[in-house]
Amino acid sequence: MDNNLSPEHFQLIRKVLRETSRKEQDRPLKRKRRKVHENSTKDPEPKVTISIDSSDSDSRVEDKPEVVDLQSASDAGKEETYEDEGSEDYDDSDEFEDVTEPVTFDAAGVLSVTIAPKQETKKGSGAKARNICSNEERQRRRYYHMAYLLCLMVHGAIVNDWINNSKLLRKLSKLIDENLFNLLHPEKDDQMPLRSTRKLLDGLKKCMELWQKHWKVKKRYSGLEYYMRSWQETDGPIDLKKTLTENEFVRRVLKGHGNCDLATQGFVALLRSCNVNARLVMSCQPPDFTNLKEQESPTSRADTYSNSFKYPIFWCEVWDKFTKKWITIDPTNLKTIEQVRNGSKLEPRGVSACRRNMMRYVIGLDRKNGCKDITRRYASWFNSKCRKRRITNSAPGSEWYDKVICALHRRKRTRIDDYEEEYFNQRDEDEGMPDNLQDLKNHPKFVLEKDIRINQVLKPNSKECGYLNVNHGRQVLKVFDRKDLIDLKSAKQWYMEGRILKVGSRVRKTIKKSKGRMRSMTGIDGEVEEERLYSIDDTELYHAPLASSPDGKIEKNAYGNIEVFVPSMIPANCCLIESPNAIKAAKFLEVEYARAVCGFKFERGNSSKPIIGGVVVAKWFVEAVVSAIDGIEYSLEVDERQKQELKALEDWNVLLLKIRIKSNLNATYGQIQEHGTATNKDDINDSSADDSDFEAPAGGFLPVPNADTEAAQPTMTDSDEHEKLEPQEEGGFVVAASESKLTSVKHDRTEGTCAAKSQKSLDLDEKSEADEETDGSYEQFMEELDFSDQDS
DNA sequence: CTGGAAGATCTATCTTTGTCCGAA
DNA sequence: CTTCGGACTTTGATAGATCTTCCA
Repeated sequence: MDNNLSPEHFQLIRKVLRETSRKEQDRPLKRKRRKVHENSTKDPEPKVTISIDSSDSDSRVEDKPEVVDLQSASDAGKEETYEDEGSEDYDDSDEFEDVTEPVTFDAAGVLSVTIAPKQETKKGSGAKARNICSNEERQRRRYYHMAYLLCLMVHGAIVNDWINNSKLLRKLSKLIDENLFNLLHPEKDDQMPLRSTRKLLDGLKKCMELWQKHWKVKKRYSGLEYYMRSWQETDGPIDLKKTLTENEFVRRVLKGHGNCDLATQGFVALLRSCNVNARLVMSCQPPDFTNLKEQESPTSRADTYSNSFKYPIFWCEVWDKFTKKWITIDPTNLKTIEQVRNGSKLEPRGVSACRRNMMRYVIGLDRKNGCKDITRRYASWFNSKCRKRRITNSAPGSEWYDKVICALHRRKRTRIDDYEEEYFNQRDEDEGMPDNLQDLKNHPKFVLEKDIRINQVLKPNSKECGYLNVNHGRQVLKVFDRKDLIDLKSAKQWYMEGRILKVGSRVRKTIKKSKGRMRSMTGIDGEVEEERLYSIDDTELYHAPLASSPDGKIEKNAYGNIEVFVPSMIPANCCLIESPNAIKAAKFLEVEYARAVCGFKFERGNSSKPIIGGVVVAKWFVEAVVSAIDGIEYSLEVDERQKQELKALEDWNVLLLKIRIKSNLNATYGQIQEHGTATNKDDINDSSADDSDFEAPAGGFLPVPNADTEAAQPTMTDSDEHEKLEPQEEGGFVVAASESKLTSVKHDRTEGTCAAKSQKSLDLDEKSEADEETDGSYEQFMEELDFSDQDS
């Protein structure tokens, strides 16, 4: 009954939470001018929540808490086993420490997360406000987007699992009569394969009609459901009254009650019930992280219901084995069947429709629990427009998304995947060149001549692959294929990657580069240096000179180090040992070694420091050095333990010393406390036998070698100090004060002014030595004794 | 309504081997 | 005396991204 989501899902959620919590702290705003948030004076603790609910909850968006709610499939007894990559999240793991927000699982397997509200920001003094959120908010939105997307995808996978419910499929299969079944499974027509496809399409159409009769759409949507929310709408709390369970899902599908989404999911179940390879397709609509507006403009709220929900979130795909293509069916919303070639009817068009339904992540969930991103099929301008709005627009985001897809994809690769991939590649080819400047910026396939970077150059003889008219046809810009671009680097930059120039390599480009800053700051600025750039083809892998054979001497640079920026820079017969103690170990063994510079640290002015990542030693010394490191680490550990023991003994010493001094005083001058009198005067006299060992003028402590004293002492606590104690027979306590001092104190005591003066005379450093039995020969600390508590 | 030009503003990148002084 | 380690100080130019405003 466990909800076995991959840990990285939760890490992500924690990250979002952490990001939000970080916002609560006060921090300087980077942007000076910001728009005041109108709602800043409302509820001091509004909750922010993502609601992913499988039921058609009637929650309205406004004024609801923000909660992530994942209804797991666990209540149906099905195990959700998502693959765990085991690898680290793309972000540093320490990012996830000290998470304080509540992330709780209740017994029913519902994960609920409460995200603290984002901080409202004050308006700057500037008269003109920029409607852009801060950088922190930008990051928060990114994480929020990811968490939201993750929840949606997991939700899709769970619903897809429900669709495979055997009871549901058994009952639905009765709706399909034999004729219809045969239509859905046509014979292969060798002469005219299209005829088979035709039959299949007919069958699907009939299924759709049948389903429309079966299904009574009670209401379309009561809230925003799975449609995209604006950032303002994610602030408000969302009430989650109902959560759908698998049983409830099955019941509703069989009854034919529910909204469009449920109807489509039911339709997929219907097709699967007669063994059609049908996919549930879901277009995930997390809030748009590329929308950086602090506030939505008021006009954008004026979207009509029909426009907002015109295009579906869920639809269906059926595999046509004759044409080797997926057929798209939207049985409830647009009620269409299509074979997507260059554009789909399901792709939202128009500004108002895109406000609530921005096609970015379309995932296909098949009957074998496969999960694929099939956005390519439906987005006609995937490379130029859609790509920019996806979290995959950055490398870490892309990595994360791949991991999520991979975790949800729980089947082996099939031929169908190959065909689909081929189709997607073809679509990429066919997409063509964008017809405006904006879409050509950062386009994965095309590049404008003016957008070629300073360290890039076109391949020789490469021709432009198209033209772009700008300025109403008054100007024509050349467009090149990105494949024809070559990245260039200077010799030094190549060296940092472990590559050196080949003999006879030629300069591809020469750029002007202002000289180092340090020099320009001293006054000789304006000097420019030429930087020669080379392509990767003009370089080869750097092979460091080998260590000399018997003694293992390694060639070092002017600073006595060896540069190991990449692993390939280690000499072939050497090894890099990455340990902070490696240098010590190599020194100790007196073998040849070189400190390895793995990079540089830039901070504080213009200074940079090399980062020593360990030592490089010849391979035949590695074993010795590693064991020496082990030894060093072990001895460090021992030292650490000894230090702890010493500290403990010292603490005991202080305690005992205080006790003994007190009892000695009590014995010598009588009990001060009202409840007793001094005893054991004889013992005290005995204990002063060893005072010759001490130089301290006023007293000291000699640890007791006898075992029974050690047994007796550890039960004491500070509170015991005020009790009358038995001085130890062999105790090492010595009042090392001179006789005269003691007598003078005694004298005072007899006159009845005990406390103040006697303390003064004893308010001296006490020295004691360690017991040989406990551990080694170390010097005891000097401790100033404080007797003030004995005044009482 | 869309897209381009120009300007404003912000962010990311590139940089690529210190010195002084006190404690141990 | 040497050695070790922490404090010191808080760069700065520039390319590129992304926003706004205005206009066609």
